[in-house]
Amino acid sequence: MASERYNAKTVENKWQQRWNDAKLFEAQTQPAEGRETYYVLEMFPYPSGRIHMGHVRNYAMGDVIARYKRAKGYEVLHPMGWDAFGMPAENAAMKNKTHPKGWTYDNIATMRTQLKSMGLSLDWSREFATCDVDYYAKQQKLFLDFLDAGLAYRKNATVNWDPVDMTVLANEQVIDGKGWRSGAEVEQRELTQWFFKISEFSEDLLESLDTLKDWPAKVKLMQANWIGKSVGARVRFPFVKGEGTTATEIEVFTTRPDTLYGAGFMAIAAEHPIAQELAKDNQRLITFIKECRKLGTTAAAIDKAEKLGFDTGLTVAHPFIEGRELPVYVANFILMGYGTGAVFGCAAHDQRDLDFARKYDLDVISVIADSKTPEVAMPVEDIAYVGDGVLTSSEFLNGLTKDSAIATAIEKLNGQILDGKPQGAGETNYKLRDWGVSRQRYWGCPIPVVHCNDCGVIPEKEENLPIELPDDVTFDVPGNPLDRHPTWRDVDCPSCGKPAKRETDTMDTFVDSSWYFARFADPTAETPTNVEAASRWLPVDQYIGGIEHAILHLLYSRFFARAMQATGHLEVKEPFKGLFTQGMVVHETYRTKTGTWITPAEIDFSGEGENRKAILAETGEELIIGNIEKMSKSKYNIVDPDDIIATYGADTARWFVLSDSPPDRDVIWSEAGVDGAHRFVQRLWRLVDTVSEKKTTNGDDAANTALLKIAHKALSNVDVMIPGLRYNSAVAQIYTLVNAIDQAAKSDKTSSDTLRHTLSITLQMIAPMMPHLAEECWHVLGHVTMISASPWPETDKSLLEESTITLPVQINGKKRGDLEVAADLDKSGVEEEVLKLDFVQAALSGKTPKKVVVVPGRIVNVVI
RNA sequence: GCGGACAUGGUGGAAUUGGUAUACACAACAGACUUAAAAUCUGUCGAGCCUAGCUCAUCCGGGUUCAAGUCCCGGUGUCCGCACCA
Repeated sequence: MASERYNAKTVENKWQQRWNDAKLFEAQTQPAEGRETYYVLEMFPYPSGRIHMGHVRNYAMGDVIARYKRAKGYEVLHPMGWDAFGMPAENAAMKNKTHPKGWTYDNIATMRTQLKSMGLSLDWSREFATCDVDYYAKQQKLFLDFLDAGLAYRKNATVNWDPVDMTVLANEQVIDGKGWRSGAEVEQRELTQWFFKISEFSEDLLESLDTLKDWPAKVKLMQANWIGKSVGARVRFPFVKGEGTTATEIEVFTTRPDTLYGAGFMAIAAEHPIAQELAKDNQRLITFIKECRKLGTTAAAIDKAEKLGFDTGLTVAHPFIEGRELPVYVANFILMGYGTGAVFGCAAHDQRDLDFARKYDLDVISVIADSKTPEVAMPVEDIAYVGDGVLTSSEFLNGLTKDSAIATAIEKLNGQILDGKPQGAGETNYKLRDWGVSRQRYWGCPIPVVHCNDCGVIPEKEENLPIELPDDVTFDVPGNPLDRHPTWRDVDCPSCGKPAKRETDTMDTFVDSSWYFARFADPTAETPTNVEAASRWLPVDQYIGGIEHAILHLLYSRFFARAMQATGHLEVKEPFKGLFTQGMVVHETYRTKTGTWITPAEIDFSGEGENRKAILAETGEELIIGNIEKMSKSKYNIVDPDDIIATYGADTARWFVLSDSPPDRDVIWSEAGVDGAHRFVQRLWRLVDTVSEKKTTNGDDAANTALLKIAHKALSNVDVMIPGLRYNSAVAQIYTLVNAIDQAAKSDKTSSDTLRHTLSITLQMIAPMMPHLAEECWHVLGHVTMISASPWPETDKSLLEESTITLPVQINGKKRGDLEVAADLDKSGVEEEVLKLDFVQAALSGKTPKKVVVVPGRIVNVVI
């Protein structure tokens, strides 16, 4: 006899122990011949201190796939590790006088215990942290190989300097001109930095997106926009009036060389070298350039801002029109960072150019005509014409469509020689810029090179790896402690042996997370990867994580796979075959009228809809129910997974986050929802108890078959929904089945064997989501094996087939009744039967129907 | 401003991809059990009406179709991304 209530705590501990003892979830390094492998990975966590509900959801989702695929007979790799380098450890070190290393490993210990309490089917034997010397030693080897292959290089660059964190930020880490972590105003500084040549793969990174069939379209679009390919031409415009500059010409990049005859002016960025040169002795221009800098950098902000220009008084010559001069402006809407930082303005066919031209009274020359009236240019007043058509008023381009005009214009420019070089050429540009990886931080992977006064930058010898971080550092002053650590910093040159200095920059933490998935294939390999093992497991079949990594992490990992392929460390170039971006865990927020945030635990609720009220239990004060937001400490809307697991058990927490919303949408955490999930746990437990106590009965065939049909229908549906990560729908199927078994168990019509059998199938479907409960119930039903080691049940297809089916019958598209017919009855047979129905006869009242639409197995529609 | 996604009961959502709209769950309400509560069980639960049934209803307005939550056109709202990308 099972105990009255299900005790999650004891049961969960027991089965976690048994799974661990049986090494059930350790992937075999050498999978059995012919056995298919499946690699499921959730984005590994940063060890910030404690796990939160977002982690619970993320890892529960991955665990369902892992357990399901294991039951399906796959050799499954489901590892866990720690993205352990990064600034929070140093911030904590400065604040609490702890050491980043101690802080990080303490957090890992805490979070490991928390994750283990969730009962995840992880292969803990492969665990590592990116701050483990062994891991970053291998990363240093990769760096040296990239350096050797020309994929890592140094260049002077203006960098985004975060004055609070005292570090350089990637362009991607600057948000609205502020550091993404510190929020401090970012400054521009000139430094020599290490870069990875991600631009080497721009085209491939873009093109290969098409091969990623199991990625969300949204993520692929975001990456494509980020890479930002544009095809066009580079065109040189020689100065006619060029006083005050040493330059002889302005080079522009354009995607529309076809509209060159519509050119009305030139515009250059405020940071353009020519603008800078002219500003040297022009106070008004200096002021204008300062004004440009003040403008926000976001698209939306600049769009609201007025387009401003500064007439330099200089002019350039039009490449095709003899004697035509174009005035040169410095303009606030031109970006130095893209193309050449200069454009030719074609006001008639670009809205921004038109706005600018109207403001400064510049020429607006329309050169595109409707193909039906090729002589008449489209009139342009306040709206630029950007549609299709044929060129007009453009001499040799007249009558050509856009694409052929572009090609013809480029050909002509190519043939016009200016100072010994063609005046223009076709060019493809990408927005994607190389990845700056240098960070002036301590808690990161040291870059393994040495600076020698005589030899320059010398890669560290491989036999000297790892370059270990020194432990004896302090954080009492801002800046990089490695810079003021003489015994670590001062070394002999690996080349000439003379005194030299170690590189004190460390690598961006995105480097650490760009190849960990490959290391998991064999985390003890002497080389960065065991290529054979990596080839067996990679690409990751299902990768799961937040949408916030849609660009940076995923693009960097895709670059790394290519770079590692080029240096012989990997055989695949796409690291993640399937990608799933899960939603967040959100919660309502509550505030008093004075604005104090209140935790949900202190609140009584009443009413519903618009009348719903939140009352502060202690004082009776009515609270303001705020927005539903991502759980955060500052909003007091956090629910700690430890508390939930202590109160309800891990299974209840897992079941709730999996069942309440589609996995890619946000799930709203609610007490009532968790209670509901927990009630189901108890209900299932009682049902298993009831069924296990049943005396042997035979029931009757019809009832037995009816329940079996429901069970196998549910099974066949769940079998589609789990691999599709449609967990909320799978849960609904399970509820329907449990309801049916519950009803059947209340009478003696269904045999005890059928009840046990269908309940066993139910448990197997539940096992990926609530593994402990399923395991315990499985045991109570008398099974001797572990459910976690049992194969997935086969759907009995014969039970899905029906001899008779019920077809809904519509009259003029509205359902008016049902028709029961043999499943294999043909269309004309169905039509004949339908017309015999009373309500159809009544509706027809003697007339013949205009049409009878029969969709076999689906529906009948009688049109009168 | 540009690009993208979404909109279904009091709530989360389902709908076999054009074929019975609202599955499943939460909340609510009523009843049973109980001295009482909790737990559990049984029912009701889109709106309206002339209630064996009918009408309306998937953000709003049109359209295609025998049939539209689903497709097309035009709006509205919410959310996400953005680097004025020449």
